[in-house]
Amino acid sequence: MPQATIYSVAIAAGVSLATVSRVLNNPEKVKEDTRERVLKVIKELGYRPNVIARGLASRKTTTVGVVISDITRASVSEMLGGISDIALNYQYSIKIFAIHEDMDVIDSVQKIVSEQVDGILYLNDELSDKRVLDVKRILDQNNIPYVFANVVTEDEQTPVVSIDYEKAGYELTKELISDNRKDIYLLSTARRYTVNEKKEAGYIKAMEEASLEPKIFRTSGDTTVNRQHFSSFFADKKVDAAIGVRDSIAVSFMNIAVQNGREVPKDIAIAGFQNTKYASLSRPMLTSLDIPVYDIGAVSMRLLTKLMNDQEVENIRISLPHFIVKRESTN
Amino acid sequence: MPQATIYSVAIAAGVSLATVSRVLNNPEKVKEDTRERVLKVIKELGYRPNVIARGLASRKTTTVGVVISDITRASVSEMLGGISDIALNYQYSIKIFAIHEDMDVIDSVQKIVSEQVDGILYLNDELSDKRVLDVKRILDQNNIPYVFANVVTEDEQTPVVSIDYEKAGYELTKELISDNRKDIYLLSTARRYTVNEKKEAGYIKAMEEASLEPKIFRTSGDTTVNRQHFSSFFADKKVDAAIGVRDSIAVSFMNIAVQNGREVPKDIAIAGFQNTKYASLSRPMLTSLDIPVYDIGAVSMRLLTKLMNDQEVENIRISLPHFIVKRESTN
DNA sequence: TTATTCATTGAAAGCCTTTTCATCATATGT
DNA sequence: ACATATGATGAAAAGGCTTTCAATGAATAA
Repeated sequence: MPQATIYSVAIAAGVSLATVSRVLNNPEKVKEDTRERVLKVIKELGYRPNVIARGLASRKTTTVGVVISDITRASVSEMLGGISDIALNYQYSIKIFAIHEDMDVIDSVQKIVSEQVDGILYLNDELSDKRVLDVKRILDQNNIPYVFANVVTEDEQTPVVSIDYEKAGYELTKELISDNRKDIYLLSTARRYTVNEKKEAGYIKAMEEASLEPKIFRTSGDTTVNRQHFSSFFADKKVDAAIGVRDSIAVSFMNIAVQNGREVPKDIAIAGFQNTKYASLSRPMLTSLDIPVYDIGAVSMRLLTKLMNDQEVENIRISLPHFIVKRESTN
Repeated sequence: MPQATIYSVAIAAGVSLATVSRVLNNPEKVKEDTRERVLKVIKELGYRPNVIARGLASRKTTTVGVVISDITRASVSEMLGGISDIALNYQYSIKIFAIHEDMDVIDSVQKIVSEQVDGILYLNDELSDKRVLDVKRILDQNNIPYVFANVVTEDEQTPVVSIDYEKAGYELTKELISDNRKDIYLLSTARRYTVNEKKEAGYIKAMEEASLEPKIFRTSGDTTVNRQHFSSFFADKKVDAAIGVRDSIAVSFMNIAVQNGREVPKDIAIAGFQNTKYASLSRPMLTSLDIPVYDIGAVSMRLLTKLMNDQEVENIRISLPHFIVKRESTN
């Protein structure tokens, strides 16, 4: 038995297809008893409108595209959780577009546009400001709403949901300074990300304000290769505090510090960013700057729904609050 | 300027739309010079076929639906990574369907069917055997190919990609037994998952074979609430080894053991499942049974592409190899 | 030379909806 | 009672593509 179509429903209910369509999309426009009759038939036949045909006819797919670089990163999947919950609320489906570094940005965006999504959520903290504007231009041309999530960009016209990473870096550094730490290192990544650059800027600002020398130590983002890197660190450097731009970096640093005979937090205070599960599974447990990743996802999806439905939006640049979760690795 | 359609391309190239369509889908069927002419126009106009219209006409959407319970779990996002890489290779798009516990299984599957995906990947290790058969039945009725990934089911007719969790549990337990441990606990979840039940079965089998008493300690899956739970554990129980059904459980147990004055692995040997990043970020680093989560995703997606294209498949029940990664938490 | 095959192309139907417009019956106002 | 507004419905076009079938001309075979 083939799937029931709107046509077979119409025949079975003795009405035209227009009426069936109205029952589904504008129920108030059809008389109560016919509406009930149609609904009954729909149920009996197990009819479900074909979303593809609907998409073609209405030019709305109730689908949003989510553009992601590395889906396996914890922050990304957490954000997806927020996105997916809100999407469910507003009846949107989500289509994932994983883009790789070697792909042409313009080309990949064009491809997504041709998939006829109603809106696009761009999650990619590795995007340079120039790239953001490229993407923006294409989407504007095609008149398709979008929101950048967890992306840093100066442009005032770009809808973006993020946190103030510079302020976060500043506050976390101040926290350690107020504990009278002097040789505070920032453990950052060799690869330059826009968000990490903001964290660095905040760190540098706090250090300079306190007349301390900023010291940034760059490692691979891959914690498994950091071991030798960090081990040599303790041989020749004076250090009484460290901030990892990610929890995983902070935790691996902490483990090696302890193995090199340092006591945490007595000899070295350590803090991380993101407040992931790593932070509470470390020993001692890690102080970390909480970034509301789930909320970033949820809020950006909500903002996107407004943009897609031409609703009034007071503010297209949303900065979510962050806070420091103090645990055992600092005083 | 509106998006170019196949129609505008046809006019500009002085051919019929059928020819343009052929250039895109069956290039060998059109003469070389017209093909080139059409391709040139396509490029000039920046034409991209509308996938919705194509989907309606061809009844193929080149989209697969991925059904997920909790997207934020590390194993799920890792699997998605594998899925997405293979999907990219074979030019499929991915649509995510997050289903919540309180949703009706039948109803949610019906909904996905109406979205006209070409195939479905079901990732949900919390599915009971009965549910699996429910899902299977509906999809068979609608003649839509599917693969279950990381799901335990006995049914011989169900395409499934997973690992042999019972054997894995057995081997990991044997490993500790061979180190002459006697009081080996299995730290499992209060909620019964099919995959955890398999791990438990393997553990019990190994223990009984060695004439040791199996002891299963159930906790919440949420590691933050396990602290008191585990603390009381050390007050009254004799224990020289423990296996966590997840790395996170093993690591949190280990931290508390150390804080209770036990030395790892001297007093207690500890091992986990999954070999996540938690395992290498703990101190000492955790021995863990590696589950090739990325591969499970990739292989199941590959299997699905074969099923969708009616290709010959030798084996629809694939069991991927696992192995023990020995680290510092065991001898 | 004539008949037959083959390669190339175009016309048009079909995929399943939404949506505009027209139609008809009924209700409202005067 | 008549003109007009209103509500409920249906007919048909539109959305952009694929695919079948037919038509054309050229190439091959007899």
